[in-house]
Order: sequence, then structure tokens, then C-alpha cells
Amino acid sequence: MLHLDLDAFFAAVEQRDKPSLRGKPVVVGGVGGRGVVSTASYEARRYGVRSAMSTREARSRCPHAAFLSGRFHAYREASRAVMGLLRSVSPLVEPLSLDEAFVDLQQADLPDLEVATVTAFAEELRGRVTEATRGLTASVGVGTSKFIAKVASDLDKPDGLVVVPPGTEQDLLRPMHVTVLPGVGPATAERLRRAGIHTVAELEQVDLDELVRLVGKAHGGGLFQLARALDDRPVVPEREAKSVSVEGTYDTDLTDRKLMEGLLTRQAGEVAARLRKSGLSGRTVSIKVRLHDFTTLSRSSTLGSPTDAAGTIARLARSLLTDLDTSGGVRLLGVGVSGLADWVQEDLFGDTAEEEPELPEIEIPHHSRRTWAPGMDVEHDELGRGWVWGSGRGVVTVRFETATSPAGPVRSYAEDDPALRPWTPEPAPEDE
DNA sequence: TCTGGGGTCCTAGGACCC
DNA sequence: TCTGGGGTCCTAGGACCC
Repeated sequence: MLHLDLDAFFAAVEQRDKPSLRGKPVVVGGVGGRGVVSTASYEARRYGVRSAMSTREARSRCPHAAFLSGRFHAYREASRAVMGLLRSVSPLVEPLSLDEAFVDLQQADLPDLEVATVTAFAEELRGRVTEATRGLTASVGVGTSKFIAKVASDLDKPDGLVVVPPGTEQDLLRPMHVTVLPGVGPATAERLRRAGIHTVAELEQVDLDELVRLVGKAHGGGLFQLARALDDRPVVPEREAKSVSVEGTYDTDLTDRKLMEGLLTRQAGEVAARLRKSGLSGRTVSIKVRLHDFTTLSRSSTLGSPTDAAGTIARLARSLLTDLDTSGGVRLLGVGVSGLADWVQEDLFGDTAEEEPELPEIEIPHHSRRTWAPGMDVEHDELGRGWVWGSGRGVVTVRFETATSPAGPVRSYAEDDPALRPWTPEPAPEDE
């Protein structure tokens, strides 16, 4: 089994496409008051900036970093190139996210699976990934299972390769902390710690009954196996989506119920649009509400038949909000649909569904999407392609450079200057 | 103005059914 | 005369992953 992980993926794509950021700290993530870091470049990690850290803290640790809000079209494009390359090597490829995948090497065209053979193959593959992505690097791990491959890819980051020879798995794992096991996060680690279990070696000494008592049935059984390096999970190339959701955290807490209803309505519309785009519909509509104190509530309701209609989802979402006490303020709202079916209910009455959201556009004071997000691609009538360095007080600052034409000028414009437009790539061919 | 967004899976209780 | 035993569906919450 091979596991491939692109190094500091989002930040690396930014450095590739913005030559002035190469070798410099780059932080990609939410740039608002309540944003968190998605990816920090290795230069930023030297200052202690980490994924999932609040952007506020990242700014205080590394004020001179470039803070960018992310360009998912570019990440998707790079990801497609990598996944395509992997699929050319083995039909059994399981993407875990845009930047990670498992590859079943038994289905690849290799003369054998000896360590030397696999090592040479993986090295070549890493090189081809760098070519296919015009310069991104990948860390790769190879082992006798998904679990071991994944642990291995982490051992020599960035730009590394580790092949774990068969038979050496337990020697590798035993000294490691229990959090290397997939499924052991902070809560489980704390339970185990209270039972005096810190390392995989210690976990291995715990019998199954005790483990089930500590962490529950399903989880306990899994950990018992993983602690012994037993993992026969297959590579699953395609999996069906089980839910579709949209959520948002707002820079200031919401208190106005009408505004909340307006936001839920808008989110319902986005969920419906995504359902339709994938030819899906679902029976269960859920909302998620995070209060000012971070307590998180959810409410759901199941319909008799699946829907992808914005109006239906919106009405249900708003009605689910009514029994919640939001008087202390709401920091997050979300709408989701689950219980998905890949078909839509026949319209027995022959009506064409009307899909106008029944609430008028609502003026949303603090939460409107920034038109000029830092890092976004723009195009100027005279100066061509560039990216937004910063914006505010009615002014946008643009650095004119691309991956292939670095060292352009930096200019500032009025936010409503008609010569300046967001740049979006040609829409990708429909294939998903 | 600590704490994103998109997901998956599990648990536990109650309803309901045979 | 006490209170079966599954199974499935639904809801709410929580842990975890990238």
C-alpha cells in the first residue's frame, strides 16, 4: 500500500503561483476575525504556525507572513493532476482529500513488491508528481497496510519517502504515542492517558474487554487491531456522498432572528444547488447552530420523500430554528441534507418546481463576502494577471505576477475600478 | 471578540413493528 | 399479571479526519 501526501499543499500552490512568496512564510485560511489556518508553509511553521490554529494567533506569531484566503480552483486543478497520475499507475486509488491518497500497489504494474522495487517505483512517482504539478513536492509512505503507509508518509516530511519493510511494523509503532492510531484524537487520548496508556506498546498490553470498556465497542475493537499493526482495510476508489452541507461562522454574533432566517435561506439555496449539480436529493434536513459560548446544537427533520428544492429545504431549516433559544447570540449557522438518494421524486402533478427563495435579498451588515479577498486572482485591462495583496478602506492593492511572469509591479486601485476584475479560470470539464 | 468548513462514523434513547 | 426480544428508523450529540 502506498500513501501520498502533498507537502503544505495549499501554501505550496500559492508559492508556486506567486513567485514573490517563495521562501517566505505563507498562511492559507480564514482571514476574517474568526478564521483559522488551513495550511502554513514550512517557513511559517518555523514560527509555530499550525493548521487549525486561529488566524489571530498565527498573525501574532508570524506578523510578516502573507495571509491568503485560498483559491480552491487552483487546488482542485493540482489535485486532479495528481489523482490522474496515480490512477494511471493503479486502478485502485482512494483520495482522502485534495492532497492525499492511498494507492494499492498490488494492482500496479510492478514486477514484484520487494522493498528495493517499491522504493525505486515510489521515488519515480514522487518525481512525476512534481512534474505533473509544476513543482509541488509529495511525501510518500509504503507499507503492508493503509495504516502503516500513512504512518510512514509522515516520518520524513517534507519531500520524503519511507518504505516500511514487512515484518518491522510493530517495532516501528510500539514506541509511538497512541495518537498515531487513526481515530485516536484528543478525547480518546485523554481517556487512555487516565488509564495509564500512552504508547502503542502500552496499548498492546490492554486486553479487548478492557479496551471496549474504555472507549466503546466499535472503537475498542479497531484499536485492539491497530495496536498490533493489524489492518486489512481495502482501498475504496469511489464512495457515495452521504450528506451535503453549508455552514458559516460570522465575524460578530447574530442576534436578529430575521437575519438568521435570511442566512439559512441563502445556505439552503447553496445546498440545493450542489445537490442538483450532483444529481442528488435527500430526505433529512438539518440545521446547525453554534451559540456565542460555542455550545453547538443541531435539529433535523425527515421528509417522506427526498428533495432538492431550495424552497423546501429553506422552509424546513427556518422552522427548525424556531424552537432554539438564540438570545445569547449565534456565531455559526449551517444547513445540511442527508439521507441522500441519487434520484429525484417524480413530479406526479407535472408542475415545474418554482425555486424562488421567498425571502428578499437581505442586507447583511458584517458578513458579506469580501469581493477582494487576499490572494485571489485578478485581471487588469492594461497590466494583465495579478493577485490581491490586500484591500480595505475602498482600496485594493494588486501584485502583478504569475507563476511564469514574476516581478511585475504593485499597484493600488479603487475597489470599484472597472479596469480590475476577479479572474477565474476556464470552467473545468464536467466529470464529477 | 480564542476556537473554519466539509465531511464520516458511532452512541444512545425512544418510537414502532413483528 | 408485571414489564420478551429483536430489528429498523429517527433524533441529538460527540469524536474524529483533512
